[in-house]
Amino acid sequence: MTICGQKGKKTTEKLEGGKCSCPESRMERFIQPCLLLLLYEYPYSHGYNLLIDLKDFGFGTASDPGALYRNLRRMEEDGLVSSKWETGKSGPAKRVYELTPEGEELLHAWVENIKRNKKNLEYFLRRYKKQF
Amino acid sequence: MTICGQKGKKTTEKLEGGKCSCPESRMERFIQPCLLLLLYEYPYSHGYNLLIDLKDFGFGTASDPGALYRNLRRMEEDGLVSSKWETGKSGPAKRVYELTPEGEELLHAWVENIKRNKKNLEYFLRRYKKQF
DNA sequence: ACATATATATGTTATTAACATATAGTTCAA
DNA sequence: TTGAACTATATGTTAATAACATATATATGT
Repeated sequence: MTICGQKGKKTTEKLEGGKCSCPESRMERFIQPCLLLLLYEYPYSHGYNLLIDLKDFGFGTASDPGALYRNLRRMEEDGLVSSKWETGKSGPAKRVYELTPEGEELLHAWVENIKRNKKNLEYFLRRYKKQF
Repeated sequence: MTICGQKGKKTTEKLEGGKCSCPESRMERFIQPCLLLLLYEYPYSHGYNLLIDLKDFGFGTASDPGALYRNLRRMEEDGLVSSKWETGKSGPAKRVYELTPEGEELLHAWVENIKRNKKNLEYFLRRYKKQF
């Protein structure tokens, strides 16, 4: 999709404070396997915690709550997770999420795709190193 | 974007011939650094050859000529490559492409991003391995 | 003569991250 | 006491582009 903080600009114009000009792209829909894995590791996590944990996977200090909650909803619609409101606690209402068997299955399938992608990136870097 | 051959379907419905159900996603806009590297390695390549060479990077047997030519046009608009029609040859008219200094510069910038992505995928796989 | 390969290209659609904005309950600092 | 910050959840809108579809033209092979 668009590049972080660079919407509507040419690739070569996308500079800010002398920072790296390359697109801040990541593997498409990488948020989904990350959420699946996080929910495997920590069942009954709630959204805000998942938002924080996503930083471990490179989602950056400005993880987007819109993307997170929309993905969680879609994953629930697809039967990959289930959720319920946590009761009896003080503070803002919390919704906790749990992986389903289908979600666990998809996690394993994602891993195969991630392995392929890793290989492709490694191959790219090998060819690049041959030149520079 | 959408998943290869699975437009308009839920993730969990996206099965075909018992194949892997996971999304065939790749790093966003990965075609660009691949084209930049290919043009560094082989200056004056033409589109159709680049289409074939992209398979090395995981773009699959059905690399999309639409995506290729559109990306080449945008890269030329952005000053990353330049092109001219090859003359004096028989057969369909060929357009050959050449990297510009700006394009080479962006190639190096892309490499940093690709390294970060590789690290994130590796981190994900390490955490996954801890569980399974 | 027709199919396939070699070449280039545009139109359209689906998807979703980025960006924007909103509400609400608590805690903490001034 | 008040306001900011943190903790929580969520929807609306836009930009970008890969996927999908389709097209034209020149050669070669059967």
